[in-house]
Amino acid sequence: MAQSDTVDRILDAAEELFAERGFSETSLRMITSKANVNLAAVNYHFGSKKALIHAVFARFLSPFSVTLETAFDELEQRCKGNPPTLNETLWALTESAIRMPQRNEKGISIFMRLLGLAYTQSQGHLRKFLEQEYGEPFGRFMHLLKEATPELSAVDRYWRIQFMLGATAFTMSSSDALIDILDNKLGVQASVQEIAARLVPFLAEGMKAPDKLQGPPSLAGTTVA
Amino acid sequence: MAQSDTVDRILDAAEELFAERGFSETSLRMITSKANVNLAAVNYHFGSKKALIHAVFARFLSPFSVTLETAFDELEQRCKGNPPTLNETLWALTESAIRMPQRNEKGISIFMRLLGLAYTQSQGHLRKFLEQEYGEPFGRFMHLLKEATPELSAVDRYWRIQFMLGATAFTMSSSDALIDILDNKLGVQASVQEIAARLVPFLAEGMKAPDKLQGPPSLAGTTVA
DNA sequence: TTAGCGTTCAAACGTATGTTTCAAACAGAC
DNA sequence: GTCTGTTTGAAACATACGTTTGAACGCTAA
Repeated sequence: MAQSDTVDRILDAAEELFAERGFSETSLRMITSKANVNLAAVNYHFGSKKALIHAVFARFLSPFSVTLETAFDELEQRCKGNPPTLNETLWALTESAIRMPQRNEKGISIFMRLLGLAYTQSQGHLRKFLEQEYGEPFGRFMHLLKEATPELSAVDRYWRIQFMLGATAFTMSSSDALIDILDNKLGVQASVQEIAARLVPFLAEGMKAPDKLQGPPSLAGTTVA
Repeated sequence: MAQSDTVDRILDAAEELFAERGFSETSLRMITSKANVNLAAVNYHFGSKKALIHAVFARFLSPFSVTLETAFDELEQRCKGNPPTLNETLWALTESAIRMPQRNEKGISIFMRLLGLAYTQSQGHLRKFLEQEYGEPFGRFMHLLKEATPELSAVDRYWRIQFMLGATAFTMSSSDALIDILDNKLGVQASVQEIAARLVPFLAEGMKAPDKLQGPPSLAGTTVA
């Protein structure tokens, strides 16, 4: 009881602080005082700050990757033979993320924000850790995307996947702030689930855009090589 | 000669280091030793590290906002009366960014990467600074977008603009790395200009996606409220 | 009871940070 | 050539960081 309580309190506090301030901007002292825990506890239980960051990610990424693999299994099984469509693939991922058992109501947005930070904050050790631990489900998602968009050239698909990742990581990582702004400006309440529901069609349409480069419309709408 | 040389060397070094490492992760000592300048010079010329960050942004954002206003002026003038189309609006922004006079060949990607960092790293002072100094051209862009997509509800437009910003900021901020990866994987050379040419149609199509929320395809492709 | 073990605690460690100091070097005007 | 305001230089400042230490604590088994 004593142990796991301290460990979890540290993880909870770290997760929240990392999500709202970033890694370098969050000190161990902030974490331990928020968790009502002694400073030395972090190094005792985790070894170092880097290892704590890894533990924070592992705590939600490990169950998520299991959920995701299952979702992909079901998806491939459901449409025996033919590869899943783009919409189905995107939704498999989205649902896995949304339906994850959450520790609290902010769970999903913290989850997303941390993923976004992992991309943008260039913490080399984190990138290595994530690739090593969770490279497989990611590679599988990429493969599904490839089969779902056979009409795209490899180069086009490559860039459009980056665009999708960007739109998702960026929006989700600021989801809380964006939801607040929307409420202030238009008086509309939104949820992470709703953002996802709006994001998927946006991505799918962008993905299926005509496969050619466009020049600026000032050149009479011609297409350029 | 002496003054402006030191100031510019500091700005050059800071710009590059900020872009590749982030703000908190870049110390004044890294900057001054890269710039071959005394440590005290930063506080002497700029006053503080925060002010240096602002100066780095101002140096490329000020000319850019002028270029952008001009581009919007020309655009509105060209199509008297009718509001510019979505493609035209996006291209006006894109061309302004691409055609900016660059200090060196890495200029455009540093520019983009810094903009991305400004969004993701939650440096409160930076956000305030940018809103205060450059809120006007941004607001004008938003207004053009609104007129170019009258069929969208305000809520839909809001979210899709975030998606566009995300795809752009995210991709462009890692453009160098992504170009390298593409070269390694597929042996294809790319440029920032080409990324932009691929990004615009992706964004435009996503923006024009059917204006309704979609449920997961597991629910037989029905649409949900 | 006592010995052992995992855990917590206050305090200190060494290092790196942003910032300040003040003397020396420099420039241009008279 | 000398003076004046500006810019650089080496050093130190105070503070915050991640990490380590060693003593105290609470529990379980002998």
